[in-house]
Amino acid sequence: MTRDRIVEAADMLFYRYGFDHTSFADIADAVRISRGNFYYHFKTKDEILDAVIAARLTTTKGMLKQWETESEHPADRIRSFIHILIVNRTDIKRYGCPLGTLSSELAKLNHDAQGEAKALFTLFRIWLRKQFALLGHKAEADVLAMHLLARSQGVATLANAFRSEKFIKQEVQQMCDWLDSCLEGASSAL
Amino acid sequence: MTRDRIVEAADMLFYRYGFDHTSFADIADAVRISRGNFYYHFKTKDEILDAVIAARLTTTKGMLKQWETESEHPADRIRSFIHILIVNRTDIKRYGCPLGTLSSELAKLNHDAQGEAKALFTLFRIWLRKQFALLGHKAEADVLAMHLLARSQGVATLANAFRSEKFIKQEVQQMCDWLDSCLEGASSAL
DNA sequence: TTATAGTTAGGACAATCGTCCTACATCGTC
DNA sequence: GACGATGTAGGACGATTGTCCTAACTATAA
Repeated sequence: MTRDRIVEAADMLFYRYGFDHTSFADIADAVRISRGNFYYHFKTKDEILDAVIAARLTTTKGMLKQWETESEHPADRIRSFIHILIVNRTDIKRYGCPLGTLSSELAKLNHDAQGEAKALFTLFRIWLRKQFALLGHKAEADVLAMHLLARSQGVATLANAFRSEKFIKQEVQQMCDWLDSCLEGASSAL
Repeated sequence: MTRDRIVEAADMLFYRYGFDHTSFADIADAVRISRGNFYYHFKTKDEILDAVIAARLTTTKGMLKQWETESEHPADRIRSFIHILIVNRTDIKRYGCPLGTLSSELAKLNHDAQGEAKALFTLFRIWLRKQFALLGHKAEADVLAMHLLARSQGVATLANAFRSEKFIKQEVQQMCDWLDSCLEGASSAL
């Protein structure tokens, strides 16, 4: 379906070149479709953004669910989260984190879809919170979730600025060590 | 001088609304100057960006130097760095980190000034590295510097996404605790 | 007063933007 | 073959973009 191809191409372009800087013409070229024909599928550019974020929400939910079925132990699930930095290191080095950079851009544009971008973050937040709670850190689960989320964001930002995969691996190792230290004591995590 | 007023206004607008999304007209309105008159001071928009980054480099150098004269102990200097998150929390909550968001945007635009933005990060990196070396962490000084830099970046990104000052304070506390743990043993920091 | 240099205002310019319209192609169904 | 329905192509549109030109203003020096 053409609509799906538009969303897919827009997703890639928004990530690589930013939402604001990506034009209808750019997407049209990528999908190999007439520029004017867009209007049939999406009335406005914002509608495309909504569709892209909705698609990301769906794939993210699927990914989180898969991590849960793949690993029985919550710590292994959290390690799956940490390791997306490794899996996507090439893109992250070049374009940063898809979530973080979109969220930052929408904040600067004061765009209506800020809330939807935040919902993407919230997906990870709640999922991580659940895993930390299962580890016995019920009281500090949300703090730990936000902490890990922030660290992965920071790693992506700096890896992008310095174009360094080595830094990603280095920090991923530290995050895994930190996670292990969380496993030892129930409340001595911080 | 008009040139300085342009740079000052552009700096603010680039931070709040992004470089790409800020137009000549926007800057002209802010400085209350004719749009066409820009050409006398800056030939291109990129020249303005260069001037803005150069100005940031200067002010950053001054700030780092001041932190060194203010505090004798390297740990206190590093605490000064950590606390910019608190000092600028209102802006960070709304617009993110001036450094990180600019760097991310320029990466997506594949802009020539990426290297200059990176130089801003490097300024902090080298300064932090020096302070950690003074604390006796000579071997891991750079790793520690990058780690702290990344954490502050992550905090800014999430504080912006969730519009939360509480999260900033919470993470700043953790970073200070982490710093204290660095002070105990020489090489047991990680 | 005249001359010169520095600074400014206003608008022209081609290109590009998001949006929107209309004519044409393709299709299964009668 | 005629028929709507669905999807497509191409371009018009007004606005805005970065860039650039030129006439006019200001102020100091001769």
